[in-house]
Amino acid sequence: MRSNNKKDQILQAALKVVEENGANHLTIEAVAAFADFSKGGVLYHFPTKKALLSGMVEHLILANEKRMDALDHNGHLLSAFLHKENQMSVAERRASLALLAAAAEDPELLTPAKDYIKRVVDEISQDSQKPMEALTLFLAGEGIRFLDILEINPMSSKQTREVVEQLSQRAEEV
Amino acid sequence: MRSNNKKDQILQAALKVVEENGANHLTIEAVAAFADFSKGGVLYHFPTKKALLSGMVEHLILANEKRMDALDHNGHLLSAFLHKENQMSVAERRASLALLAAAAEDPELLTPAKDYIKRVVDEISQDSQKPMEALTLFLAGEGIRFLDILEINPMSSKQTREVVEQLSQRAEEV
DNA sequence: TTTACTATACCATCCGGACGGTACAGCTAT
DNA sequence: ATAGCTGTACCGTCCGGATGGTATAGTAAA
Repeated sequence: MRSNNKKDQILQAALKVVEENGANHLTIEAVAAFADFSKGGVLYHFPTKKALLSGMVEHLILANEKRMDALDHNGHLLSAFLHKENQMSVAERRASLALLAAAAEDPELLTPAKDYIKRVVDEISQDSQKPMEALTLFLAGEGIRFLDILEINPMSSKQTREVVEQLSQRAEEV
Repeated sequence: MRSNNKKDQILQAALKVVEENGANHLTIEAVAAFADFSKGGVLYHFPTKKALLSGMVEHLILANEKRMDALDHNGHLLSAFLHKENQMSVAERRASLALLAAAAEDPELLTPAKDYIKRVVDEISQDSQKPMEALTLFLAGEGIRFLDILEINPMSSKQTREVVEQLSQRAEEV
């Protein structure tokens, strides 16, 4: 659909704004400027700021699911989950900034993300013979993701990739 | 110092505002209301909003260091780090919201936090015979912390405590 | 006298959102 | 065929309220 195309364009712009200005300074005007839209145009697609943030969160979840499905590790979820982290470009990983932006505006906007994570964690646990070990690896992956979001990851990107790779390998054995 | 007392009172109030209204809606006026100060009074101690946020981040770091020192696990840092997580009250754990608030306003405000984390990670790595294992446990702990900050932790608080306890025990063997 | 405030007033800016208008594509009844 | 209507996808402008920050006068304690 064409409309999806335009919406994506707006969501991309919103991410860029958050990236460059901080979640606090995500404004509809700034998004419009980045997306080459007028303010009214953005509001046509997302009638409120919260709707925009919801869209960002949903987009993030969908992108995650899609990527997971694409490299289904013969039904081994955790392995896929961790592997995906290393397959993503820097830009794609930055998409998680949507979580920060949404949380800053209204924590309730993260409800879909919470549900998604709960689903993933449940599946990972049931999928494994060593649920605790699997959970630990999952949490470590999330730790890296959040450190990256906040730009306080003390590891170099090379080092980070190596750690994730290790986690991913260990995931195949649980 | 008396001034530290008052400053703490303001910082506490700031945290509460973030907790109740979301990081985006942290305003000097709201902080003043919570702290039972006038707006001018808050601005007397923290001349700008950024100064306030810097104060929050610094306060978080200092509280962390203090707590770590208090339960020095015979020089075993990682163990202390994870153990501390379970010793903190819910209110104390919420202090990490300062990270969210600061990141939302301006990611650069997190520079001291980044330095602190880097220091911790370095020490943990050098402290251990299995640096990768230690790093994994550390990252898992951070994963939980961030999931809690964003209120998207799918585990119950009891379950969370159990997981952290396990991490903590494993930490003693690395 | 200095420190640590309170209270009030004010300003400039930003921002969300409403609104009126425009352009255009696709019906559809005559 | 064409006039008239409708829905979609915007643009540009405007308004009211929130907010960060300044200024100033006054107070109370140490």
